[in-house]
Amino acid sequence: MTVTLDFSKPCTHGRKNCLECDMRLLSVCGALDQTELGALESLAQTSVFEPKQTLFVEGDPAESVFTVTQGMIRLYKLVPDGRRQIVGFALPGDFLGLAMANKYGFSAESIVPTRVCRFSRAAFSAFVDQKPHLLRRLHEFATHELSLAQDQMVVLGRRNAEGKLAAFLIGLRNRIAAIAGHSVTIALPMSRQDIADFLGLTIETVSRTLSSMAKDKLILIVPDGVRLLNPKAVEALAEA
Amino acid sequence: MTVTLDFSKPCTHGRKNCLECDMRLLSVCGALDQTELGALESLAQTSVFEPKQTLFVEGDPAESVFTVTQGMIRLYKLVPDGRRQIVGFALPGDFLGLAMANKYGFSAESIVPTRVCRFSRAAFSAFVDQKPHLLRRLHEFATHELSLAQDQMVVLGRRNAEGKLAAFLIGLRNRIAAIAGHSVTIALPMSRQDIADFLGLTIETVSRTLSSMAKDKLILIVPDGVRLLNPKAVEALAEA
DNA sequence: CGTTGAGTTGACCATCGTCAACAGGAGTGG
DNA sequence: CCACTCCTGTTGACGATGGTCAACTCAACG
Repeated sequence: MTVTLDFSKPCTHGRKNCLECDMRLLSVCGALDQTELGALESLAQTSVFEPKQTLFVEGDPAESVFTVTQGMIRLYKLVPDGRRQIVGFALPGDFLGLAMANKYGFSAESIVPTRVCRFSRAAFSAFVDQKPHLLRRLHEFATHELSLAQDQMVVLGRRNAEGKLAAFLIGLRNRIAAIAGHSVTIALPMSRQDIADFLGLTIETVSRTLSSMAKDKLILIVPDGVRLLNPKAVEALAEA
Repeated sequence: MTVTLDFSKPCTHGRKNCLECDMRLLSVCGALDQTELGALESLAQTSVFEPKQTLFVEGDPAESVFTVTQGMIRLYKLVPDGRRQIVGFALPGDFLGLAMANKYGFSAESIVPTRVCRFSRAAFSAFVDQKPHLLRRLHEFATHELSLAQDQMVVLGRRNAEGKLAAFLIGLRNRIAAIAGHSVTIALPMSRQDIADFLGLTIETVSRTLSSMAKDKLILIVPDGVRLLNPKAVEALAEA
């Protein structure tokens, strides 16, 4: 695993090359052989986004679907009163548009410099119709997302602030580890407001709780992230 | 739509007959033609459950998958300290085992007399491998579930007790309406504890909030359910 | 060097959880 | 038939967790 995740690195507009793509085996593309990959590549268009750019908005006609190859994206829903619930963070390897529905079910904004492979939904859908093993892969991704969503329901419904933060940190660490290998330092390119809107808290409670965990020597707060000083203890908090 | 939902009615052990099944078009079976339906029927085994029986437990080897044809099932996860988060209520037409993973991701218990079609996961998986349109249907069900889960994240993370109850009532009403047509009376066969564990509240808060909504003439509390006295107002609460 | 935005910390308060008492219905047994 | 228990649900009193409002620091940026 030579892949590294650097959320601060700007994206290069390099020509797409699916065969050499670092994320291929992690993404839905991993289901395809070399010939199929070539066919899919001809449908793909690389897009890069600066931080805080909108990929799409909830309710908009879903013209494109995406595979993330670099960066991080916040996926969120807004309540009429303006409050926001982040339903997930998309990392490299993740697929946006699993439902292939007519409208997007949430909004998506880049958090850091981000690169995606964009496909026309119609073309991608037609491609999938001819590749049952790709559909199976999409289904696996969808059920994995569903499982993560159900885990997050437990976090939102049955954990206090400290448990929420611990579960968030350990969950993010594990996802990053699956991409780039293990580390005790967890990059947090998203804002405190993003974390709060993911965990059903306020920015102040996130800040206070992280400070409290730092005071207890569980974590060390570093620029754009935290270091786990006592990983076992944080894991225990995340489980309990 | 002649289907009626009666959650108190005991289940008859009638021989399965997929062609005449009321739930066929609502369930994943709706993707199949008559010949395929016959093949699937030969894999199916009808099971009935009394209230409060366990279908399967989180973490158990997933030997079976299910289509619900009658009744209601609570799907839940337990946290080590014994607290419970209900991640969904399965109604007729719903499919359990979408992930077709080795282990169940949550536990399932019947709430009322319940009937399901049970399939061996291995046999069902092999059947799906030969029917891409059935896989597509399963994928649609999975992404629909994912969408419901994301809606529930908003409810859990960003709504107060009254908003949670309103969203729960309207969401359940809409699901029942899709099966059996519209009604202003919403059957609530699950206990207050179930509702609390679904909404991230306590039983007392559920009871108090329903009482308060009744005092405001929004709803009328009836045995095993509520009647919407002011549906528009409750819908507004559910949205806002 | 002033402005802006993110983050932290403190004081106070409201919502919801906890603990407790009570009501009503179902089931059981004398 | 009545007494008893058990279970679910309701209601009240109180308290804790986390939200609100506000002040402050600090880094980035013009």
